[in-house]
Amino acid sequence: MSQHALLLAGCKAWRSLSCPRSELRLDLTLGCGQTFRWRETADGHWTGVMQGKVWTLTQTEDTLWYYVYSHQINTGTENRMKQKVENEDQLLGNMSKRKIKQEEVGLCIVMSEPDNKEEELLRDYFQLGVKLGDLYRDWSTVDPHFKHTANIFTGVRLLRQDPVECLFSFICSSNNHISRIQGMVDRLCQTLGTLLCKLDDVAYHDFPPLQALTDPSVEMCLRDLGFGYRARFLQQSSQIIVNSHGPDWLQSLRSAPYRQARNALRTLPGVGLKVADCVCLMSLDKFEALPVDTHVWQIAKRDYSFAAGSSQKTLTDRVYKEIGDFFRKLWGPYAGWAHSVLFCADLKRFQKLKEEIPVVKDEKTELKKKMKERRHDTYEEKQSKKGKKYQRK
DNA sequence: ATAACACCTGT
DNA sequence: CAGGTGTTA
Repeated sequence: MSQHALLLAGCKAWRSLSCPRSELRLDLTLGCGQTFRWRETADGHWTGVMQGKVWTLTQTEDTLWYYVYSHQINTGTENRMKQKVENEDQLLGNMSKRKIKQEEVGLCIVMSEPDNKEEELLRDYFQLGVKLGDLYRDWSTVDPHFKHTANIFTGVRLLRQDPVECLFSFICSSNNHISRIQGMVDRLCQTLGTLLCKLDDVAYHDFPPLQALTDPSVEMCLRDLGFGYRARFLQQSSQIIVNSHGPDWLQSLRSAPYRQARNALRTLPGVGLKVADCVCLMSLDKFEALPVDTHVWQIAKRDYSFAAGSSQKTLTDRVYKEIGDFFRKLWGPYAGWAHSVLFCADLKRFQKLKEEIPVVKDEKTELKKKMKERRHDTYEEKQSKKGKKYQRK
């Protein structure tokens, strides 16, 4: 019997909240590279760590189901390796039909007490207060290309992630692709994070606290784990935050204006424009932040006839700014959210979703024509038109 | 201010 | 050659 919870297995400990698939698609939202902590552990079932708890999530047409595993709180740092070994022993014991005791560390047996706090955590994490359907409708009226891809890629929403996890994960992202970043973040948590529980031989660790990364020995440790030159960035950045700003500094940037927060992040080693924008958008509530990488650059050129800087070989700061401004003008204050939809739709792993509805050549050229005609028709202008309507009453 | 180049590692 | 940053012309 699987230790990972399965909805179809009829376990009563599942809880749910109302949430249509049009507002949230777990596969797209958790697999598009904004978080590196979730895995599809069974068909449509996603297991990961959030807010110091291990969760399994799945969904039906109008419902989001969640299961929270209980675990022993374990704050010690020095005994972790020892515990890890003990846990392996326990698991072996488990497999040889030894009776599992509830108090054994690292095994998930008892459900936590039901309460609505966990639902609140989920609502906050998925930002369910943001009405994605309304946003899709707005973006579709100003952007025919968005409208086209939005038909297939519904429910792509931004997570409200922990700023520490977000920052240190994205420092790892330079010159890198999603699957390798996942592996690196995995090893980081496994080595320096608290063990929360173990399911089917898979260990789930919390993301390490800032204080676990500040020691100078961390750099060599991470180099051994295959972090390369990024190892120093992680150690240095954590040290600067703790020593010069204070442990709550990152969190406090949530109440700072976008540009101010981004500039603050940029002072950290390993944090350039792109990483800073990722952290702003994905953990600091800055929804106009729009991370531009070579991939987004390709999208701008291919789907929006974006010409500026096309002679450049690399993505310069100038082109970075222009692409961001272009999309912010087109999509408005939630431009970062719209960007993530197109980014997701362009990932190789999701290309098969498009196969059902092949785009004929005529339709493609038709779309481009529309784009050119409406080049001036931006989000802002659309909003002001709406305003006029209201004024007339 | 703007644009190449080294940096780690995997593919 | 990569979903990038820091350094240096």
